[in-house]
Amino acid sequence: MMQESGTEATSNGPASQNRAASVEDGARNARPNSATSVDVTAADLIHLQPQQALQVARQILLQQQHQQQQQQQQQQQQQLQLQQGTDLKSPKDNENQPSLQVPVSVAMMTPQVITPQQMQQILQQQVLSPQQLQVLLQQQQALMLQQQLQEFYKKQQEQLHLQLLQQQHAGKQSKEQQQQAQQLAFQQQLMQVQQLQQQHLLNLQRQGLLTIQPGQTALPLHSLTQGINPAELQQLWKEVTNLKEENNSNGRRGLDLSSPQPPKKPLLNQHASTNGQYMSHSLKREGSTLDDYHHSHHSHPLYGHGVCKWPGCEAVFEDFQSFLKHLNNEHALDDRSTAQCRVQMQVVQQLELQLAKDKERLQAMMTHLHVKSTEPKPTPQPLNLVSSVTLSKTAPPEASPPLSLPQTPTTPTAPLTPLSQAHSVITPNSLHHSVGPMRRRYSDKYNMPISPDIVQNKEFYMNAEVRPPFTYASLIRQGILESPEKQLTLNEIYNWFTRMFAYFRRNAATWKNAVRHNLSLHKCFVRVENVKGAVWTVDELEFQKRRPQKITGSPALVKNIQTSLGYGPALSAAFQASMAENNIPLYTTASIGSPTLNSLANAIREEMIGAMDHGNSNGSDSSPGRSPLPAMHHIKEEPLDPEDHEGPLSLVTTANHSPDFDHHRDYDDDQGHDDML
DNA sequence: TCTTTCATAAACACTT
DNA sequence: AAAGTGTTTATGAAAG
Repeated sequence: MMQESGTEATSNGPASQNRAASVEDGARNARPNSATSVDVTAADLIHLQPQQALQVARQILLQQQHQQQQQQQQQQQQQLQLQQGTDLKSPKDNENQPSLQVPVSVAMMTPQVITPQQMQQILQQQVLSPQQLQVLLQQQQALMLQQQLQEFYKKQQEQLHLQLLQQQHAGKQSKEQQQQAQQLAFQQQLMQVQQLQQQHLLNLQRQGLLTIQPGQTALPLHSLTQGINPAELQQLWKEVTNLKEENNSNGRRGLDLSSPQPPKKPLLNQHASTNGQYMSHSLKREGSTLDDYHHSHHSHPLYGHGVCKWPGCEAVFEDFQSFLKHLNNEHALDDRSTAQCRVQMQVVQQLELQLAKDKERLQAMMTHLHVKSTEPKPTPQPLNLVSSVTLSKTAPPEASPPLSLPQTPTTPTAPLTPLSQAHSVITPNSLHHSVGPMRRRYSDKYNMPISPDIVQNKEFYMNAEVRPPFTYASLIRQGILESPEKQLTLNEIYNWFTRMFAYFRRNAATWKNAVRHNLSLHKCFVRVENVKGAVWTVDELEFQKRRPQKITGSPALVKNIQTSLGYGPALSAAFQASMAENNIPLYTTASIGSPTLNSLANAIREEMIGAMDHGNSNGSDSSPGRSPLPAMHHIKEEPLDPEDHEGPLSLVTTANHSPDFDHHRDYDDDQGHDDML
């Protein structure tokens, strides 16, 4: 029935463009994050001299570092380096970030530790060279350590006072006893501090998972970080530093080591401890030094089975001590280590972001459903793999077989979720085979422009030749709604299709015909004469009319989902699994994003949706057919005009987009995609 | 089984 | 005249 051969020829033009455009979400991701920033604009940053910032920070630190002579030495050296070298990194990243603050200024004002934000900014802008960063980090750490210690002491004193008072009250203890008590308390506190430091160290070390060869720090980093924004980095920093700040501010008695959050807290001391150089003498005295700690605990993250786990190291050690020595000698604070840490931070950040996005999406979906839908039906069914984990409770999806994603050979990671996004309710039916024609319609009653995070799915479809599970009508609508003016010319619609879906980069004649057919056939698409020709708009009323399916579902279902599901465990589990799976892919395919993750997330969504569908069977109109997909939600993002901008760009990017690209290229390509996946 | 919805193909008209 | 744009008809599949 379908002769594709002919079509391909005709279709060429558009396809190519798309592919170029296809990728890239990285850029977008960056934008959003910028939120953290504060007042200063990128321009301001640019004006500032990186060195200034460093110096300021350094000075502050120095003032407080009297006690740490060893550190000073290092710092001095570093300082020299900094001063001499003008940094390498230009603030190019600023472009993406709307507003930034200048850390320097802040730092100057407050003679204290640089705030997390400031640090973040610095990181973000990459104004500083790795060396500079190192210095900064060191300084900060030292500072924080000091602060912590001071706080400790204060606390301790306070406690002692209290004790004394109490004792006096009792009137039985002698001064000596009191002193002893004090000493004890002090010691305890010290130990706590040490432990904290250890934790910090551990965390830090843990972060250095990626291996980077000394000489190539810059490149690798770059590659790794492609998909990561500075903003993300900032966040990471923030998180790390925040903890610490909390400790400081709270001054809670002793930074309790007990708290199970080791990773986040103190970054600072980690270095110190690891390197051993920073350790304050006082601490050491105690006897319980890091080493001891390690010995007793054996839990050094960088040491396992007698092997140094530092990225790329793998040195073997008979005992922990030698390992520590090695750690301090070989993995001391230097450019490489710093770079590795940075990379790891970015990686972590990226993962966290991903998780956050999906959580957000889920939240939005649930919220949306909750509001709109009303009867969800809880049908408990087995979900797919993911589901089992995640949704288990609630959602009863439709169950498809074990989720597996798509079994499609071609697309390993099939997104199951295409629909997810749509805030509009999704109506997915089953999605099991993504590829096939499944038609699911979403009931979008509301035409909201899609949800935000569809991005992920978007990426998936942009790169995988998987047919989106939405109908042409839905897709067209989506494309139109995504445009700034909510109207597109036919050609723009074509471009949108090719840009957003790898699948439509082939057989152009076929799907273009379908698009035209749909535009003409459905009343919801209104043709408007325009200056440059005619544009197509969407008549939402009509659109909704056609598919009345709303989720009639049971609110209950939704509710259940919300509550029980709450994505907590489920998501995390899924993510973990996915992460484990993709390790590599994740990093390697920056542009693509992590399919697995997406797929997982998608799967989850799907399930939810599926469940709903089932539950609401009534609502949706699912119809038969095979459709390309129902809603397009996912696409949304910023794409707007295919032609004009493509926001994203991919590496390949197309920048081009002349209106005509159709002519030139086509997409034939299968190949391109194959590669990706 | 009938109906609906959608995909696909294709003919045809009109415009650029 | 060719290509693009729109419209319309036909056919088949899937699903309710």
